[in-house]
Amino acid sequence: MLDDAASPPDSGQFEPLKIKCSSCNLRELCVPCCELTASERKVADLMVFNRLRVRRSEILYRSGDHFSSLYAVRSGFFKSTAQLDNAQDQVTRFSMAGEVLGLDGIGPGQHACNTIALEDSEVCAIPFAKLQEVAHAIPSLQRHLRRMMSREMVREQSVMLLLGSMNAEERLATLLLNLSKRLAARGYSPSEFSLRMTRQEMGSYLGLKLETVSRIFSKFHEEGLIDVQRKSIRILDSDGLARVMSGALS
Amino acid sequence: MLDDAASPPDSGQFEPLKIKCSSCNLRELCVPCCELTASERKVADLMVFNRLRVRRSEILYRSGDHFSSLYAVRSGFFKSTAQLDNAQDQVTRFSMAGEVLGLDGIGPGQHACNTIALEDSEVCAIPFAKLQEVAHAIPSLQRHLRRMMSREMVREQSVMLLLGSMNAEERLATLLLNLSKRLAARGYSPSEFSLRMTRQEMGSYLGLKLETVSRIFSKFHEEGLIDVQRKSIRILDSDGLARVMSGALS
DNA sequence: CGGAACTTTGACACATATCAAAGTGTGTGG
DNA sequence: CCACACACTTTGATATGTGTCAAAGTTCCG
Repeated sequence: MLDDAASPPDSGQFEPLKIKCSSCNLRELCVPCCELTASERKVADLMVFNRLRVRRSEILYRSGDHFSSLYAVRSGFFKSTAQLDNAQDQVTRFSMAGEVLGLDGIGPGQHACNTIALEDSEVCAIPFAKLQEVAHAIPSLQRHLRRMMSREMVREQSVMLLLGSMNAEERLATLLLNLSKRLAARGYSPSEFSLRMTRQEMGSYLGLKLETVSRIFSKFHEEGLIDVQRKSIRILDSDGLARVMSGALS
Repeated sequence: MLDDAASPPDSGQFEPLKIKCSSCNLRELCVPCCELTASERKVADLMVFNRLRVRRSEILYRSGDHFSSLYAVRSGFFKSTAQLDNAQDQVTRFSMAGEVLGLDGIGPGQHACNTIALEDSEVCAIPFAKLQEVAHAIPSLQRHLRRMMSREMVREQSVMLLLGSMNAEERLATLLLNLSKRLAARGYSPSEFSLRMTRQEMGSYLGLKLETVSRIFSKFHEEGLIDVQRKSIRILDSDGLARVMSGALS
């Protein structure tokens, strides 16, 4: 149901809709079609989404911008950054296809972070007013929206734990395994992928300096846990990384 | 409107209802009465809350417990802790009167952290199923619920910034000023209050060891920023603390 | 009154930051 | 297509902030 306007309008028919849904990569936002009644589907199809291209290093939205839409990442890779008062930016998340951006703007009515494409990307802008309206008619969508927000709170909590109680190696191992897992869930190789962000951006996210990140990449390499060459990485021993992550004193 | 069941039922009358609202300390949860229509008020009064006493060091809920209610703190002080896999607990927040607990359980259907009273406290349990039902009839309540969740996401983000980019002094100054501000908003003195948590718990929240917290208290004391004696603290120079917080190289 | 929990302070260790320099890609304009 | 500049990465030497370990002091509570 939450495919974008570019798809042909198939409202009311079950089969085509099902296909739309299963071919849609917006798994974070999508309420499984089987949960919707026919009439709900009709309402859902009233939503119109704008597909946007965002080129590498372009800004999707800035902190303070008026909030009007959520953004579902269709393809590409983003970083979000926030700043506390006069301090410099800190990366607060990396987002990939199928994830939803902008939830933190719902309350304040303006975005609470900057979001920037790290590679050429495509998003669907989901007008929030319309979404809200439709959600009112579809309880399962309402529930889903809440669930997404709640999941985001839990995600942020786990970053707090990472920053508050892990050492540098544990942090980097956690990030690598997290990326790996998310890529795998999207059908990509969990063991071989390209890092879209710089060492500096990883460091910012992990609360480390770029040199430290670099050194630990080298260390993991020496220990045979990964193959790494600049942006391209290959996980050789994910169990080993998992042990590092959970503080195994190797 | 979101006062608890102990208050006399005044549904339908404007004046008494207004008083209930203004005398209610649950500012986080409360939708200002003026925003509600008469019929909405009637629906809202269908909600029944259970007031609970929670004694010092008692657990309000545990991570993994089935989620069925939000909890509005009526009085007292709580800490929430979470753990990542096999690591030990980390404090993820402190909560005081007027704040709402349990939002992170909405998605997963079970609580994502432990919440423990740090002093004898009182909460209202708000059955979430009922709240959801009522919210469906009252758009402004729906909006309010979302706003609370979004605000919580922003709060967690600011903790991420604290943990990711501040040094120990900046962190402690931030915590003290934050507590001060929240107390002030509740009508208490912003400059003189009692710390309900131990050095260890502050350290856990701030990503520091208890000895470090203690040393920085001593340092702030020497510098004339605060008076501190164990749990009782007095802020002497909040501007000075604010300068420390924002990284002024004193 | 005694013991436990908490706090403070000191000495020292260590992880990570900082500073510096060289190396490696990458994109752009001539 | 080459050359140049720039952004990014790696590695080393050193500095420093915070952790660790230890011990004594204080308060609280049974």
